[in-house]
Amino acid sequence: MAVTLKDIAQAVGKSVSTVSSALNDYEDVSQETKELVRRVAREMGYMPNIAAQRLRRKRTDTLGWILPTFGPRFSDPFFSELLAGIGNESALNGFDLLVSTHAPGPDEDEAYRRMVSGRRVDGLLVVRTRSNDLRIAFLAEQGFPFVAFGRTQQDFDFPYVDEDGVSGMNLVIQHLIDLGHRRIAFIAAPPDLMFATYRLAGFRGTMERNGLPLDESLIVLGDLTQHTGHQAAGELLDRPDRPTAIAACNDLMALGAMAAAQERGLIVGQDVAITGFDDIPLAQHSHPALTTLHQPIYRIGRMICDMLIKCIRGESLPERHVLLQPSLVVRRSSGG
Amino acid sequence: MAVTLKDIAQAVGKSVSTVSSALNDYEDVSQETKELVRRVAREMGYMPNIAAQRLRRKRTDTLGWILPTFGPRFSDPFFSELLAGIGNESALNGFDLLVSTHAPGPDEDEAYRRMVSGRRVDGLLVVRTRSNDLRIAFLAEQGFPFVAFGRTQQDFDFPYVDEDGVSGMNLVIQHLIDLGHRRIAFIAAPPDLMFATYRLAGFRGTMERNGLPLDESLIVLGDLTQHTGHQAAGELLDRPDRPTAIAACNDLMALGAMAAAQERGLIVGQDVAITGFDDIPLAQHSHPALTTLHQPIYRIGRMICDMLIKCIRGESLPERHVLLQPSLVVRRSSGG
DNA sequence: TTGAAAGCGCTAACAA
DNA sequence: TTGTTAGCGCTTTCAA
Repeated sequence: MAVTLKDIAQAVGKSVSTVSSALNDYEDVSQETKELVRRVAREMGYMPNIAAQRLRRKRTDTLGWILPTFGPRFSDPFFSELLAGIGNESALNGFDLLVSTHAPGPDEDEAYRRMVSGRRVDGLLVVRTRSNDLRIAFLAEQGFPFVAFGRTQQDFDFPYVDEDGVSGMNLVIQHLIDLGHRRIAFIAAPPDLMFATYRLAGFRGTMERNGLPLDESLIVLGDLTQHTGHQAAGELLDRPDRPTAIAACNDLMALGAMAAAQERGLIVGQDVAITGFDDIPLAQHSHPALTTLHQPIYRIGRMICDMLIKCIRGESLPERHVLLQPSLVVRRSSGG
Repeated sequence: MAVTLKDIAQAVGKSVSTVSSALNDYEDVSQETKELVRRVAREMGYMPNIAAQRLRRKRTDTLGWILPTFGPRFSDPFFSELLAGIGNESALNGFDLLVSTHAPGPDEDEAYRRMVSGRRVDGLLVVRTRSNDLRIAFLAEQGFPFVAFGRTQQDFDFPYVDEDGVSGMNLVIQHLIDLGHRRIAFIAAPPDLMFATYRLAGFRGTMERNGLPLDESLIVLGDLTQHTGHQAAGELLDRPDRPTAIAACNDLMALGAMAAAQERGLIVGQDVAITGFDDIPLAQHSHPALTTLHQPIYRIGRMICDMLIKCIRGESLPERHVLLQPSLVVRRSSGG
């Protein structure tokens, strides 16, 4: 059916290995032969059988990414933007991208094992790191190439890119304090997620540094969706001693919180300040536009992908640990 | 390094072919041997080398999906939900999912050619169909298995799932008319996209059936992002003879349109009605909540994936063409 | 019920 | 500069 090296060899009257060498642009083939082979290959519509290449070369030229999905209505603009970055960068380097979806949980490592032991991919991308991350422990133990978006609290070394959630949250909380807010609520995220921990720490630290009392009941837990942001803000705003500002751990929850405030007749940015984190495209086009911390999501996707490819190729990384500083984007929702 | 069939064969004192047959649960191996082989395989941590399997079996057990991404800030909640459906369904059937990103355009078919000719995948998923869709023409011509989300205007047959955009848009426009609206604007999407054409046709048809004049200047083109929804609605609302209702071709643009109205001090659902299409999770948590047409996005992902796997396996499809009826979800943004 | 042998399409060491 | 040979790990006749 499909054209193979053998067919080309026959057509040009050379051996299979010569054809292979010519196509791989090896030194020890005459320029003439190379050109002839390449021309004929193109004419015949040759495409290498990648299964055969993989078997022989013992590499797949494929990257793996296991997306942590939470239930069927998983719909996070953050991830689609990250995917765009990862997809483009891997394509640029001739790598395929194998994506698999899996809810976080105990049988999650099954998915990782499958990727690693089946030699389906040459390396893995890990996102949403957790303080004690079994996926990372597994990969490190196996000596399998991977790059993480996020740090952990395990005490071994691995390559990662992360944003500085502490200083990011510091910027936005300080911004609120400078605007005169004293009672600031925080919509937190599951504490096993590292970035949630950092952002919460940033909140606590900034409050403390400014000598502001920390009312623990003003820290409410969400799950990163607009739904829980909506709920959490509703509860906060229905209290008699309601906060004057609400900082959410991410944009999606902040957007939900804005809706909750508006349903109660409050003017966001005036009666109550609301802030997010991530700067997804929607943040700019909500009403009022959302004050948040900008993360170069697309660029992060490209970075972790690029680092992983370098690891796989055995090249050394210029920076094994990258910590990005999020920048504060002040819009109307904070009243600033 | 890794455990192979040969290692197991050695360990149990049988031949490689017997071990292979045992592991594949063939008839002609004794029960004893099967159990022995399986136990030892598990103990040794055997995982088949899929490159070798693929080379031999001449199939990849992999599905491909080329995501149409538009620029770096590609961030569409619709796609992440679709991905969740596709990912889960393919995993359930033992298929891997190869994802690649590519902007729509002339060199897009390169990406399709790569997937097909390199035999990287057994079948492809095509989304965002266009009226004259070269990707579909190519795949059909190659006789390569694929399932589309959306129809085309080409006159050959292929399996697809689609939503009935005409009747969907009909529902929501009729809803607006029933509320008393006469000057209804429409934020359209690029007309080469089939779904955009259907939705626009639904708008035109409903207006006409109700004997309402169609002011062509009230039809503005967007690109499906909240950004252009924002812009388009801004222009519409700044006109002296501004519309009393704006129907957007999708939710993201509707969300942008709502922000534009609110920036102008208008109360959405009262001073101006705004509607969307898709019912992404954000639609429910915007303020006011968005009147829109519900599509079972996750389920659509599972359906097209399931259909594709059936095609690959040579099973016949119970329904080769599925047309889903979107349901109207009336929320506050339409004032209904 | 089992095993020997062939070969999927490719690469790479080595010989010519 | 080119060709011969071997073999990656697996499946699948076919013969024993």
